[in-house]
Amino acid sequence: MRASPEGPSSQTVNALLKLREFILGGEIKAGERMSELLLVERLGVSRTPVRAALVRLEQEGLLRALPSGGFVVDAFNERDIHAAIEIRGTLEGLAARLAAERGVAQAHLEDLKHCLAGLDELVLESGVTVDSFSAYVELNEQFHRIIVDLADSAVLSRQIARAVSLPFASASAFVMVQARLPEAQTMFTVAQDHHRCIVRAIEAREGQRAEALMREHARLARRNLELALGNREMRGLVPGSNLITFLSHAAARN
Amino acid sequence: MRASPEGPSSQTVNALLKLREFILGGEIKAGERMSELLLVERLGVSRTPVRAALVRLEQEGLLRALPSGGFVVDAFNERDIHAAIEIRGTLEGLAARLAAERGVAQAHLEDLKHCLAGLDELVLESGVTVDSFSAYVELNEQFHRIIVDLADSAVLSRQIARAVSLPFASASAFVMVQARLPEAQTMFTVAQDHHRCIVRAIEAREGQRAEALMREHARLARRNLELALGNREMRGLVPGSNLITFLSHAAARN
DNA sequence: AGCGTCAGAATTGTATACAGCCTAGATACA
DNA sequence: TGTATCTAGGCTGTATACAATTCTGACGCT
Repeated sequence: MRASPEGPSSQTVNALLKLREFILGGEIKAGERMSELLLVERLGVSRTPVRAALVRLEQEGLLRALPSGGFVVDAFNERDIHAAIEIRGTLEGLAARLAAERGVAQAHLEDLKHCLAGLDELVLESGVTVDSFSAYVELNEQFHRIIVDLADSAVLSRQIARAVSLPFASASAFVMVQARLPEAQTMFTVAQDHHRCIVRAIEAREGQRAEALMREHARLARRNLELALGNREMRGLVPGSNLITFLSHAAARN
Repeated sequence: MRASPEGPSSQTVNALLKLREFILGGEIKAGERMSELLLVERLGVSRTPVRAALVRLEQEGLLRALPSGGFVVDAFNERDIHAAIEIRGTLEGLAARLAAERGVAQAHLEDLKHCLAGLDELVLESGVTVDSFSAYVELNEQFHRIIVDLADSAVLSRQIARAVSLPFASASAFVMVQARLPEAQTMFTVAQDHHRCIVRAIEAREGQRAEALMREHARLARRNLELALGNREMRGLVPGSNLITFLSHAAARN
């Protein structure tokens, strides 16, 4: 009873994907309790895979376990997003530093430069348009993935994977916002210069510099967030915005 | 059928504790597969709580999920320990910086200073003896816990909790080793000076300094590790040493 | 001798029944 | 009218039976 003709192979994965979609799509709101029996009805699978998926979503940080049992959808505020961004920048910075200090094989460096060239073409030549948007996201995530891989540490990879599992913490979380800002071209240009300098720093084994650049690079996300908070429409472009209680912008300091 | 008169309230927690003990105690070796039915026999609970415990242990990093299903006990090497220590230092450093930059309430600062005074008494006056050993570990962990709390971020707290869930990554992982080194008194003195300076930096809102100190503080663990690798006996004092494949010391460079 | 294929066994994934706990609602009392 | 207690319903924790897959080993073929 495991495999279906098409679609996810296991019921647990099936439930996990659907539940994540429900939560991120706003069908299940923040603070709401995840009743297992209700989810069984909505998902069409039994309680066992539902429970497995709930545990996984808790570890992702989307759910919070109640002391009395069961789970509720977790809520986040602006400070949580700041923290998540800083955590990502800090850990990716650590990865970049370790890669630089340890030195990386030429072949791996070529992969990174190839990725960089692809981004160059998009950002500098054609510009990031609506069409090339998903291509940018793809390349950007690939770039960050390679950096993490270059650190060559399973322990660190796992930690970073967990850090970016929050929807608004990933490297491309605010790209959608960034593209619609008046400063879009500037932001993309600066981000790409970060990329370029990070590669150079790693190649030159300048660990401290690679780390600092990676941190500053992550803070672009924070700037995008703050620029987005002005427009009410732009908030909807932030991944997982359903889970976020936006404070009034003036009051949200630090 | 939930609560027993004494002992852990749930079978899942029960299984979790016992399994962790088995793995860390070496009753189940690294690389070994965790057969659910076997564990059912050894633990005296049914498969459901066993499975729940296995998933949790995977998230802790002690187990690794096989693509074909099931789990094996994960193995670590010296580089993994280095990475885990750097991750802890980096994240605790972030916590210290955030606390410093944001500023902390006087009451919370008092808790920290109280903890510091307790450590002072142990380290400077009486010295860390076998008797006062567990008291030191207790206070040391309390100190680190307070720093994390001062950052006042649930997202960061969770991330750090995950980072220190690996047995050899916690703040007190190498204290047992440290106490038996010839340089013991020096190490404890330096560590305590780190503590003191970190408190001052946070109080003075010197974020950068607090962060750098916290990182350097974590690196004491690495020095302890390297000092311990000489003696074969001392290796046994490293928590989770069963999971670690010690390379020959000369070959183990970064 | 080596490799591919096929059956059996072991193991995990899934569904479901049962038992105990938490909570909300109602009722009785002050 | 407010509060405390009790009761019923729903919910989660646990156990277990069943289904499907993966792995192991042997057999047969080339």
